[in-house]
Amino acid sequence: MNSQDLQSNATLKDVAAAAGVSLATVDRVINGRPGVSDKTTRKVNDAIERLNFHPLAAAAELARSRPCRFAVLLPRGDNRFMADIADNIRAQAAWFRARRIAVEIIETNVFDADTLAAELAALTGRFEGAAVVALDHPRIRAAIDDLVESGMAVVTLVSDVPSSRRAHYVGIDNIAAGRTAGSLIGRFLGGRSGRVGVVTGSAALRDHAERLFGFGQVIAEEHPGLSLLPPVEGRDDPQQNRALVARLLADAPDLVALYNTGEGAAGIGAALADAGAARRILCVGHELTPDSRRLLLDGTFAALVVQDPGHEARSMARVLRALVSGRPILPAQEQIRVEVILRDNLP
Amino acid sequence: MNSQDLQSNATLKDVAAAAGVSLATVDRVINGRPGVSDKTTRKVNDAIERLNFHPLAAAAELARSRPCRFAVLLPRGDNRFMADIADNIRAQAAWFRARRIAVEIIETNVFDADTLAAELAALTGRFEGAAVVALDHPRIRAAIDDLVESGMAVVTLVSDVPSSRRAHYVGIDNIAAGRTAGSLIGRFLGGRSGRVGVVTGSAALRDHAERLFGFGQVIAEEHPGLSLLPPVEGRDDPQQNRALVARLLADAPDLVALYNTGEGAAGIGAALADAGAARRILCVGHELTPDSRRLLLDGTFAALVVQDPGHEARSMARVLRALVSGRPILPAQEQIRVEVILRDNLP
DNA sequence: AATTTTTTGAGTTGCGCACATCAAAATCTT
DNA sequence: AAGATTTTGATGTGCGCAACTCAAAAAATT
Repeated sequence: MNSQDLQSNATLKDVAAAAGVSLATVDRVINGRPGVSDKTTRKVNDAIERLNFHPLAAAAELARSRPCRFAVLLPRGDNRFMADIADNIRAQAAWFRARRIAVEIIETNVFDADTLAAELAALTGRFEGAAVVALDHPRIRAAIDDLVESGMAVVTLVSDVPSSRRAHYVGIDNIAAGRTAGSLIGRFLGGRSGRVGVVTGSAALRDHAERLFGFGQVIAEEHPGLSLLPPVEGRDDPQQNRALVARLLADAPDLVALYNTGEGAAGIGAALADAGAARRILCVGHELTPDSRRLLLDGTFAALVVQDPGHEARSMARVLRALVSGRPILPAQEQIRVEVILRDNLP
Repeated sequence: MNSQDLQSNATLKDVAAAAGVSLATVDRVINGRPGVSDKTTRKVNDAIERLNFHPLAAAAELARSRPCRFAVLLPRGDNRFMADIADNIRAQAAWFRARRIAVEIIETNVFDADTLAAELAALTGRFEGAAVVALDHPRIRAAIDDLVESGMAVVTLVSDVPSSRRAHYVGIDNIAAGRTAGSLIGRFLGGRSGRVGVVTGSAALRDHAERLFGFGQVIAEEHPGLSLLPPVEGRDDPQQNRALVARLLADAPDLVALYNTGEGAAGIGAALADAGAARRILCVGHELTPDSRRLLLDGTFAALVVQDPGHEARSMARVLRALVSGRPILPAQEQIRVEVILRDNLP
């Protein structure tokens, strides 16, 4: 029937009184400060349990009030998804300000390891936490480890560097995302056979590479009638994608589907329209942008596999804050899901 | 390059000094208390703007500290999805306690309008807010309106009562969910034609009815080769579903797909297995439960259209709290998404 | 028994705001 | 000009905890 009416609302003072000790001693026990005998510690913990004491979040926060300066390193350029993340961060400005969190968005050339490593090194001392969209590269790994060593809370964003000592990864499982795209294409084709073209941003990006891997897995395992053409790299640029897809269409007459691991959907849509092949070639891509939304609505793309940039922006802030103030993270809340968007469940 | 380094950290006192007025006056302006001339109000607002002042959330919360007793009315019974919501609420117990939020979960017979209306009426005075999984029925609407009238913050959960004066609906767009299921079935069938069976919990539930509506829309509009059999009602009970599906399979030899608008997937799986028709008949259902997860993994179900009960539990709490303390709601964060789960992106 | 070390008490201060109250000043009425 | 009214100031209290200091008491050591 009920759930937790035992709403005690006991305060530290009550605990001190119940344990027969002073406030200072309770404080020592709770915050793990030294100089309390085992016996007294037990007495205090008993009282805490008995009174069902839990520190009031607002009061603790007010009293502690550590500085929270966070840096967010995003790729420079006209990547729409990254711009969405930045926008979502800015949209939370009020939330940040009310908690005295200062977020600085730093745009940089993420693709160049030296530049990124230097940018990371420059954060030391200026920030308590950092979120990085990072290349998976030994130099970057080292730079991240240095930051962690210096006491900074570091999380990776969107694309992970699993071998580093980053405290957390805010993003989706990209292998699962690739697999999902593969299953959608395979099942939407309903057993038809033919060739599948793959357009990717860059094989050097871990997230793209992982998607490709997952995609290939599913096609090979579950849809033997389909064969993958070698991936073409368009650097997420619509112009390049357009040219690449035009060539694909010309070279492979039995092309039945296209998978785009990254951005630049507009280029693909344009090439298909040019060839009069839109809606005949099944297309699946990633991320919701104005372009991909349009192409989903007009039927050029059958589905999009996406991650929620708003959720990622919020999750990043929550995780960094928890790390800085030494509080627990709720894993369920911070898991970013691989979402499938059809025309019908477009948010 | 940057974003908001203008981290002012100005306090109320600073604003008072800058505006050349007293703390009391600033307080009157900020909290909309009466008795301040237009001229002074302007001076204060100017100072606030100039100093980029924003009240510190923790301090405001600590000082305000209103009681927050919330009731959550869930259907009694062995509905797994509702149990998930309850579990997610309990899992947040620590979060609630730290904010002095007392949540009482009340299980009741949601299907009986009189019982539910009485239960709702009984909340008056005992709670500051309530979340209700409600039947869309005139008596319920009236009961909700009475609660709102009495000053309680009321939100609907999972199934909406749009005509009522509830402040917010925490749940998905069920028409979109039904459409999504329809599109998945239509596209996965890849142009094949035949009959589609529909198993529903109860036509009296608004969420089920809306899903059915959306589903029918898409099939009729976009997949003319498919025709819907009349929906059968199994009350979300696996046993009943098993019997109903067994009969469907016997009666309609050209059955190509099954859509389950509610729970009881296990019964459908069992009937299909009995008939040796699993994986031959395309199945799509809703909500992720241990049963549906198993059936998704073994291929009996091709996809699930779900809503995240954890997100809903958290959203409910955030929304009610914001309503009670008169703070703004972030719509983007509170929108519950219609998610598609395949075997590959199972969380 | 004298000394050192460990443990505990008592208290203060500050965090930034909400919400009072009462009196003083300014403005408006008649 | 006297009174009524509106506007502002001054001041305080409380919210619950963190993080200190300094001294006193208890326990362990020599």
